[in-house]
Amino acid sequence: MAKNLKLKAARARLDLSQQDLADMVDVTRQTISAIERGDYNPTINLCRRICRALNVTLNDLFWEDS
Amino acid sequence: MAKNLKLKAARARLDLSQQDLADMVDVTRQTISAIERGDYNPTINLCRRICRALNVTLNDLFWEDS
DNA sequence: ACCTAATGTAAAATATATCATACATAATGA
DNA sequence: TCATTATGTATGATATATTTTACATTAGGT
Repeated sequence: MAKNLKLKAARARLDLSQQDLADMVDVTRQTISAIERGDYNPTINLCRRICRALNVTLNDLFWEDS
Repeated sequence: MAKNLKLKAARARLDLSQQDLADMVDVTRQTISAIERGDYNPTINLCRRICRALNVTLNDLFWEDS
């Protein structure tokens, strides 16, 4: 899986560190890092939690570029 | 996790059985069943494959009702 | 330059998603 | 009605997602 730059940008837009976001969605900072780098294939529930925390939808962060 | 009726409906719209869809996305029929029933928390990659097979987006099947 | 914060990365342990197999129940069409 | 198809469900095995811990590197601010 490729780097998820949309996730990184959405996080940056809210000026959150990976640790901040990790705390918000109840995972480790390393997990957020691994998702952004494309190293992890996260579950849908985690993806949803991330989207809610960042005020975006699944399509914004995890669907194909339009 | 609750039943995913949107997934079931999208599948029905194309007149596909769970087995048909399972074959298309390379999982077992039981996995599709479990996802529809809300018993499984699928990975984002599988969710994407399902959406592509059914010609819908992630938001259509896995995001909150709008 | 320097120090701290932020991020990357690895590896073993742990948790959880999925498979394989089997059986049960419901639905459908002739 | 009956036979077949479709779906539900369970359980142990297997595969994979995540955590934990530690260290390395990069980034940013003073």
